[in-house]
Amino acid sequence: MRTATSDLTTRARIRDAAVVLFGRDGYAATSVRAVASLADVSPALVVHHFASKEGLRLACDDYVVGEFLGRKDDLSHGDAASAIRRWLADVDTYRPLIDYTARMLTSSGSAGDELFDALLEGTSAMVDEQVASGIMREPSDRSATALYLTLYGLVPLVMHRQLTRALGVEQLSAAGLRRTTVPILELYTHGLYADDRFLVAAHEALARTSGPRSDKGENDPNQDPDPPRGAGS
Amino acid sequence: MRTATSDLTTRARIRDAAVVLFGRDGYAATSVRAVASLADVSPALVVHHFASKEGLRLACDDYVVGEFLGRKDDLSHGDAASAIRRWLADVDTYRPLIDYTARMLTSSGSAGDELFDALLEGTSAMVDEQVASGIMREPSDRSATALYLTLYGLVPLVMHRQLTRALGVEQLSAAGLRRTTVPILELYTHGLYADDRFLVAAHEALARTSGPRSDKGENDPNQDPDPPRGAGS
DNA sequence: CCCAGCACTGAACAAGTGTTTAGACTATTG
DNA sequence: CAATAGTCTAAACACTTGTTCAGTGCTGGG
Repeated sequence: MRTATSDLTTRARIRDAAVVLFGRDGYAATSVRAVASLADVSPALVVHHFASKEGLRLACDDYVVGEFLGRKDDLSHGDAASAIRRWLADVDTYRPLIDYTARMLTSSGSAGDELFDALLEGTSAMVDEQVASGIMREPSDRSATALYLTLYGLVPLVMHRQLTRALGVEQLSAAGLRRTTVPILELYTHGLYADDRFLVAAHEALARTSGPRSDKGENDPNQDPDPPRGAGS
Repeated sequence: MRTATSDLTTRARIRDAAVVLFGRDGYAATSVRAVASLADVSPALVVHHFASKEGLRLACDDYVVGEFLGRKDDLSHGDAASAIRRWLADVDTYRPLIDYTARMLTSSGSAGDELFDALLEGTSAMVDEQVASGIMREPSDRSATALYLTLYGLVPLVMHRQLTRALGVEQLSAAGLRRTTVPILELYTHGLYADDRFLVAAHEALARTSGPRSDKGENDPNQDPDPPRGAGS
């Protein structure tokens, strides 16, 4: 079952196998025996190297976060951009890392939290920078804006399945990028709406009261299955 | 361990317990025994009612999708909006459904796919409608735009943990909504960027070649840990 | 009354779980 | 060479898993 990566330390091979299976099937659904067999190794050796299944998970977390944030020595997290570029450059190779990261970000656990915080910090810095240089308009709430930019940026990782299903092709393929780049940039450049009405209505509704008294539908830009606009209640 | 919902069918009580645990801990990490004990019932009764653990999962899927899309009889999926509003109205009550739905959407499985397709269809209809009525500008690619709107709309469900962690409060609380509504509407109203440069660059890059030859950074609006802009390779 | 049908349970099953133990093999070091 | 250390395995451990089975109690219909 071993892949082309047999020139690695046994320990690394086990870790890589675990990343693949944890990422693909989830932690709970993956047995130590399955990891061992994928790494061409006995189950006992897995625990010999990682003490326990949980230890293996921690090692995987550290490894994946390290890969994502650019291997520590590069102290600035700014390099995460290059990691993502590397990853998206050939999805097939990095899919295990992508899947694993997506799982980290959506499930509870300190590793996912740390990763997200690092990404958020990076996005915040970028917002500050782009606002300062005049590329970006000054948002009314920089940190909230940075937060949503980070979240939206992670959508292709976290909702990868639905995205490629709806697109019909891998979003990260040439065809997928050609299809998605412009629409997203349009949103980020001009917005969606033709006028200010929703924004004005929201401002008014929020000014009128400090409570959650705003579900008259005025600041709800659509009657649609999207929770995001957050106008309910 | 039973909650206030003891006036339900035993079968329904078991299903509800399963939704709670599957949603909170995941399917694989939840044992039939745990479900049984939360429902105050013997493990054997669970399989008596649902044939198997997998059968229980299917029943939960059907139930949650039904709740989300508004209980079938209401054939139009348009009612999903009201379901979400109901859910977000008091998070504490509906958190199990929220968590379960988030898991459905991010993991593989036909139920999540069907749900997503229904939501996407609803969003598409809304886009058409709003464009027709002049509320929304005509996007260059309606279906891609609808797709991303749907995905972004689901972020509060799927990335609930990181969102509320970064916000410091429940996003769905009064304080959370006050914090997030305006920034999001700003994005959807004016966009983020002060000018067209990125959009123009992307158009040029895509026109210049049909291949993925565009990672010069020109159409990459930021140097930041966000994969979405999809400029890599 | 009786009995068929139903909801329900305790106990057990085989299979799979994470983990331990004892030991084999190899290489390095004195 | 002998000893030590490290990598690795087969076998077993105690336990949990999903599921089955035999049987109990109850309820409604003849």
